[in-house]
Amino acid sequence: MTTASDELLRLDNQVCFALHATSRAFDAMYRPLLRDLDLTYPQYLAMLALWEHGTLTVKELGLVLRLDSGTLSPLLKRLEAAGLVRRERSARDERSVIVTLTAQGEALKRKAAAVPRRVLDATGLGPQELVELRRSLERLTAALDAAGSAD
Amino acid sequence: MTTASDELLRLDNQVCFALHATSRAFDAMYRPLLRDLDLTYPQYLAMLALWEHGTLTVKELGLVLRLDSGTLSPLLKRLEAAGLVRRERSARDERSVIVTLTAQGEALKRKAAAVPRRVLDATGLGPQELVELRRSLERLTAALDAAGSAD
DNA sequence: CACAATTCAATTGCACACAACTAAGTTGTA
DNA sequence: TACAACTTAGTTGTGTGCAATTGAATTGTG
Repeated sequence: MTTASDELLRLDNQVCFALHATSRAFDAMYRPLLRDLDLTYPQYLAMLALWEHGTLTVKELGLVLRLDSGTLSPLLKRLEAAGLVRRERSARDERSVIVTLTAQGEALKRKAAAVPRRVLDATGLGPQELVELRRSLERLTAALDAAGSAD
Repeated sequence: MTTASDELLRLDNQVCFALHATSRAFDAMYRPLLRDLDLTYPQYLAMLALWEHGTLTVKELGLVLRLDSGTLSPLLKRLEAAGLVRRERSARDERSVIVTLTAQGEALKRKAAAVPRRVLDATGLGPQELVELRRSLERLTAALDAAGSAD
């Protein structure tokens, strides 16, 4: 027989799996659009953060993107090699590395402006649905963070 | 000034980013729970599929998990090395590889039964919210797939 | 001032995830 | 039957993502 508990467990697995699958489907949607910009999706997220905030340290970028230096260091080196950002030690605190957009990196913003519209269309969702989805995801992330830090 | 279009674009980026972040937060929630089972999260998903469906070819498993052989082949080799599954060529169609649970893999199901409950608690969401979230994600994935295949 | 604790970035090792390709087997068709 | 087209797994190369560690710089405390 099927108990209510079984149903919850099945549901949990379905949600986990759906989240995993959707995240990858989103990546896949972006990939061809970002090929024109020669950016991967995580690189695009880093550029978005820099376009919005101007200049950030690696630490700050890690807080915004929720990524650690193990992920960011090589990613930023690739962006630097592509001529989009500069990395330099802070004079005020030699531990920190400041990431700045180059003129080329700044210029890429114009080319990238066309991307979100096309992705938005691809989702097939209206503004209200998107707002709700975002809220669900943020609430979920916050709950998971809280449960994780409570260990 | 801020146009309605700007708002949509910002929202798009927020949704993408939230999805990315939530997916990783979910992984992080699972990681310590799965350490007891010596499974990574994708390996756990593969085991879930096998526990549910019994025996699957690599192809079928790829359809269920939405993963290709480039991801599955090494993953399944690790599960085989851990003694959880057997891989053997199909006699009926030598192209196919059939993945079967070993007794040890079947036995792990009992130990894994405790995992979803704890994750479910960590999400802090009720059954109804979970159902809604899952529906949103599935609709989103379907829309992204449709847009992708229409290229 | 001295020195332990902390902070920050980078590196190493491991495991996905996907693109592009290869190799082997099967199917369809002239 | 021959042989082209297709299917299925596997391999290689690149790029995340995270754990654990390292090394350098800063901060806090006696």
